[in-house]
Amino acid sequence: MKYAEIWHFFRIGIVMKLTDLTARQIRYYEQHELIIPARTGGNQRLYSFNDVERLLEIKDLIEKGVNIAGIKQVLLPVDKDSEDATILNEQTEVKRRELTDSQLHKMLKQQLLGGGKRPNQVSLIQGELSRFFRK
DNA sequence: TTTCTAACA
DNA sequence: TGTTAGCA
Repeated sequence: MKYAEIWHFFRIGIVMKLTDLTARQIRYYEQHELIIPARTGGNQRLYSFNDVERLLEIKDLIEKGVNIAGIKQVLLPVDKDSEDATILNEQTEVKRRELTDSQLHKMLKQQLLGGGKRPNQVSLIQGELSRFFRK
């Protein structure tokens, strides 16, 4: 992430609803370095939108019968030094915005409706995200 | 209340 | 992968 940007993060509970994956699966993929979520000081995982999108790609590949080794060859390796993999400290805290269920819901609703000001990363997610509004 | 790690009737 | 125990 850059300078004064505000970054949104999700706890594993929200990511489970977003992806329809179990916590076990989400952590398992992390063990195999398919994703590397950030961590809070309390060791809790914090997932970015990018992580969620990657999980949806992983899920899609798993459903197609691809194993972990295969997925590693398809998806671009993650940099362990990227911001997402950085353990957030007190200083980066100001830029972190952990979303609650309702906040996320409102935010996604805006994106799915008005087209939004940032038509970037939600491409793959959009179809899958409709699920979030049924639950 | 939720998430985390480790381990398996 | 599911599920549970015992912590933080």
